[in-house]
Amino acid sequence: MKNNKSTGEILREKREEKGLLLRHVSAELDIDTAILSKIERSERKATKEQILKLAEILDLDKDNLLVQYLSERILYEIRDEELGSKALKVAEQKMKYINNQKSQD
Amino acid sequence: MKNNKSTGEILREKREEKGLLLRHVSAELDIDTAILSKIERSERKATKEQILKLAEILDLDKDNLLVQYLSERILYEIRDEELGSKALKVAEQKMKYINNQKSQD
DNA sequence: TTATATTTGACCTTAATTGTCAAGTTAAAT
DNA sequence: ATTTAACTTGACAATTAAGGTCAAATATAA
Repeated sequence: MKNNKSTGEILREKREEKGLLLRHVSAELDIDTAILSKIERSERKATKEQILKLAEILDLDKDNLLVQYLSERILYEIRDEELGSKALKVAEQKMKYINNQKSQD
Repeated sequence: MKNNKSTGEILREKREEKGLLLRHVSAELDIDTAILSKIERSERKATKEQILKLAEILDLDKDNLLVQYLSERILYEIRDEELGSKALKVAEQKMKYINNQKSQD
């Protein structure tokens, strides 16, 4: 399947591919290396702004990275919820409904 | 379609159906009427605990109410995100993948 | 009108998120 | 084996967001 890599893994792989150090990238993000280290190991969440900046720094597709990131936030929202899966489906239904409404004005 | 009513609307309808006042229900929840009023008008989110207690007080199906509630939290997470819809789909894929992994140990 | 129910908004408290810093590991290179 | 640079860890501080109170303003209904 696709989408099996976490945002953190994507970021680390690409950073190493480019031969950049935590120090280099975290300086551009204006945060401590500790945080970037944690983000790459999925121990912390990045902010949306950091994700967008990381896409630039590492030449990653912005939309793709953002979708990965947002999907992780969604899953985080329903962590340890037994009904998470159902909730996701209902959320999609609602979303479709809302989008329909919008396209009808 | 189903699922077109917000959690707040569900709560208000059922409360009025039962002839209960904000005062009665909010007392049981141990919060001010102001908050319950806002929850019913979707101006504030309830906590998970409040949702569960509300299901009891109002004789609503717990799982149903919780799913409604969680789906709203999910949608809130991606409010004003253009890529929200894609993120939702990816979240579902990831969820399936995770569930597969779990059933294989 | 007067009483009761609900709503609104200003403000406070608590909890979660995001961050720093310094000390601890790990790994590579002599 | 020792040094050096990169990364990781955990305690804690700052900031932002969530959840709450209260009192005054609006409905609603008798």
